Amino acid sequence: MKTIDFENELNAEQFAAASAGEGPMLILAAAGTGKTRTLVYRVAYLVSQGIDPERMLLLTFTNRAAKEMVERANELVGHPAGIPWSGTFHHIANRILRRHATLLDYRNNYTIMDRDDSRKLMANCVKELKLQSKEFPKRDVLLHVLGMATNSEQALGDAIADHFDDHDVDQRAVLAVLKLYIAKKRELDAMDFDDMLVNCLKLLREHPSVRDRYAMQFQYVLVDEYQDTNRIQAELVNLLAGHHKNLFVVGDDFQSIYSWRGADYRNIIDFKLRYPDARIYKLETNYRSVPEVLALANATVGASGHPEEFRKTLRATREAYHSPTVARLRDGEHQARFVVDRIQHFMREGYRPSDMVVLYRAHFHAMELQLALTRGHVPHVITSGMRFFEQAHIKDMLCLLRVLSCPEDALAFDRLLCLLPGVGTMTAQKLWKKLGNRFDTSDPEARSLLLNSLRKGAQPRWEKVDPILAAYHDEELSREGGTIIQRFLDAFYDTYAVDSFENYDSRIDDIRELVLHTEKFDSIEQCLSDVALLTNLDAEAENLSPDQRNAIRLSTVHQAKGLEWPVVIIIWATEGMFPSPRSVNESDEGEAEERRLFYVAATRAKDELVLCTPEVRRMRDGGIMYCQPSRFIEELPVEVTSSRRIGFI
DNA sequence: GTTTCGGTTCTTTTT
DNA sequence: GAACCGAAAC
Repeated sequence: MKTIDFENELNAEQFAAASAGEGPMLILAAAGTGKTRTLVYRVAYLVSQGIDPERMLLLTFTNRAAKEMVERANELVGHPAGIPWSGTFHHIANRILRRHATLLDYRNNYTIMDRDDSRKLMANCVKELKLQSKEFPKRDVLLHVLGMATNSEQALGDAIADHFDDHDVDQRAVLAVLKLYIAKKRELDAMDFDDMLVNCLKLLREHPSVRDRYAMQFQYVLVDEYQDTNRIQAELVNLLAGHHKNLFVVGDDFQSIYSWRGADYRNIIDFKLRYPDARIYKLETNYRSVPEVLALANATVGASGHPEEFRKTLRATREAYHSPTVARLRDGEHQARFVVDRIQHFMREGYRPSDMVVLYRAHFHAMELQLALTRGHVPHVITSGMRFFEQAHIKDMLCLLRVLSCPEDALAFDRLLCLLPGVGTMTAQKLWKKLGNRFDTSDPEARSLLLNSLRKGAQPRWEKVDPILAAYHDEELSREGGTIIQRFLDAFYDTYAVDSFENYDSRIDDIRELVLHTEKFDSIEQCLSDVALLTNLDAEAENLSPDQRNAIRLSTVHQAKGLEWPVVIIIWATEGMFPSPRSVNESDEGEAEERRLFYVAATRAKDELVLCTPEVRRMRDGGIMYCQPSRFIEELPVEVTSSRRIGFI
């Protein structure tokens, strides 16, 4: 093992935190102050102290962050130790639950519902109670309310009352729907994302022997991005670190941007209350950005009325450069041309395409720009709104694997059957009942019953699929997810895809990609469980092709969290776009969060920061709408930016 | 009673 | 693009 000169390789603030002894610790790390570095060195420090990596728990926001952290720590330590217990909250919760789910009356191979599954199920509930009407809240709203209740441990009725306030909504009907949804989920033996956390917490609370086992095991618990944890997650952390109490949490309350998902930056503020002996370390020395970018960031914090004691003032270490630019543009079209022009300008100055990013509040803000970049032959990658594993064709493949590995998976059965012509949800549900609420693909009788029950038009198509089901059991393909998918594609899906998708080619490419991905796993179960928790970012980061690696990145601000680029261009920094009107309408808290989002966006920049504010929005009905620059620009002191009105290019 | 298809409307942020 | 709704087609 390498010896590391911790004191020399870190600054004083970072060193103090990384080498601290035992007990609860809160690291308040402002943007670009080496937060990840500190965490990595902390891990390395613990390893150098002889702590067994098996006895550490490293919770991060994304799988990518966990991976990066472990890789960097390994490099530092000089041998591949790995931290076996590292990953997202959902990952860890899932891992614990898979072992003990029966204690909560779930099967150990419970199914994980993704967003799509949840939405379908919710729609069913509304239908079943005959509540569909224009007036009744949409299923996304219903899911949101349920999510808020779950994540903040609020009673359903209260959450409903909070959300609908004095609006004219039948709250009792809403309650009935949500209860039905919960019951159905239970019946399906399925957990959605929130359930995994809630149930893990429940498990630890109600089963002391399980809790003690993990609390004893995890001698050191480290949490990244603590400001984005919700109540459930914070409580999970408390229990898991409950025995040794060596809890090391890192976060920046001013970068809390997930309150709509129940995240509560007060977890940071209240940390000291929960752990009165907690030590607090502040990291304020910024290594990332030029002082002018930091001046803007500090001004944004200054305009916010954020609690004084948690305020961090970013101290610059880099030399003076020049101010961020505010570009006043005519409209979206003009903005797109301007961005292309700026990109070319920066490339002439020596920046590579991968040094640059375009950030925006919502995915659809980037549409015009995508066109312009394509027309101008500027290489670019988009961290798309649609995740790889949520796309229809990928889910179609996965549902076959689900049906094979779990006879009780009604949702997967439904999806698979609906691929057949003339079969819809209704038919699928009837067949499911007829089969006895389970479809055991290893049972030849069940298979032939299904085949014979199908209507004429669907039978010949299913005859192509049936042999694959048989082969799965006969040829013992339970490890060969890729082979199954390949056969399914050849025998059935290829024809289906040609008829259904205009972008047939790229979808087939995706499926090939999926086949490759499945080969990394030992079993289909493991693969499915893993895939359900992966995000597009995690999948994409691994599979970037060389030309994608050398491309401009387009991303939402949320997805850019934790990353940095020499050149950052923010588009649609106008009222009505950023801040998002929906958030601002809701409450003051909404505006505060949008401001934090703006801060996150700005602090991604190392050298160049360009803020674009078009003056006109072209609406889809052909009308035009005048927009003011974003309030987050207007509230800045004049000297912080250099403003320019751009004419036609 | 179901399914499918075509027209219409609206896009927040994610594990 | 995709989700929703209504009406035609099975």
